[in-house]
Amino acid sequence: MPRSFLVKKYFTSKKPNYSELESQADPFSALLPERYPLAELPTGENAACYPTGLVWNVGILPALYTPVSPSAASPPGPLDLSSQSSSSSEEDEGRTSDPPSPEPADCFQCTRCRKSYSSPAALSRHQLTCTGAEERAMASGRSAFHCKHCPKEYNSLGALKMHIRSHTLPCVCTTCGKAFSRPWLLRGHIRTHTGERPFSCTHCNRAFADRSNLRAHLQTHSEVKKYQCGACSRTFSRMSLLHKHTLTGCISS
DNA sequence: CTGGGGAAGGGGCCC
DNA sequence: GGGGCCCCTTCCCCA
Repeated sequence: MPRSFLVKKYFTSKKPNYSELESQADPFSALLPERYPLAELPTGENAACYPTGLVWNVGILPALYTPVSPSAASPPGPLDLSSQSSSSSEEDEGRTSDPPSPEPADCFQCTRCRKSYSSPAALSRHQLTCTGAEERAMASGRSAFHCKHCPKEYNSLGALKMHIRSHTLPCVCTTCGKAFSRPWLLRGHIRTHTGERPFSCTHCNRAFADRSNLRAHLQTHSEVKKYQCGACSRTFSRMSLLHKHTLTGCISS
């Protein structure tokens, strides 16, 4: 899954170069016609609520499911999750209840979960968040848990709570104010301030602040690299290099 | 242009 | 259930 899917990146100091992505034809569009309509995610200060995926109380469903075009329900604007109100505490999250099965006369059916709706707009709104996972989870005896900040869904409340931390960012660096989802991420960040590098390479004594970066570094000492091109058998120390190679450099593909 | 380093994100697993 | 840790992945920057 591309990281562009993760809204958090928008307010970090480092920003991916999305202009490149946006300028390219999306190769997955044809394959995934029902992918999430990212451009229609709520992005303003009201982004704390993602309408159709965040219905915790079945009793308010009729009000929430009055026909509204997806674009009208998702005003454009920069996403500012840091401005979320206190009502978006982790206690708010819960089990998503999709709209109950509508009347038999409804003839607009979701191809994923087979729920029917009385209008194309209602179906379209439902499909903003429906991936069919809830139905699969229900069929397996478990329930689906949807994030209210993004279309992600999980099979356990614990997993959802863990994910929601990536939106609420409760761990704040006292030095620079940068916020992180987990304490150990913050600790890793603090090393960038202190210069601490607890992970040393046994080959060259070079030290790293991050174990994964040491692991990647160790690949540079390896005769046989971990990632191999299936077309030309050339090996690379990093998957990202292999990807770059297959996309642009491999003459055998 | 390529490869490597730095920083950061996520899910999964274990305690 | 929450915290900590591990592993993997991604992105940016630079030599």
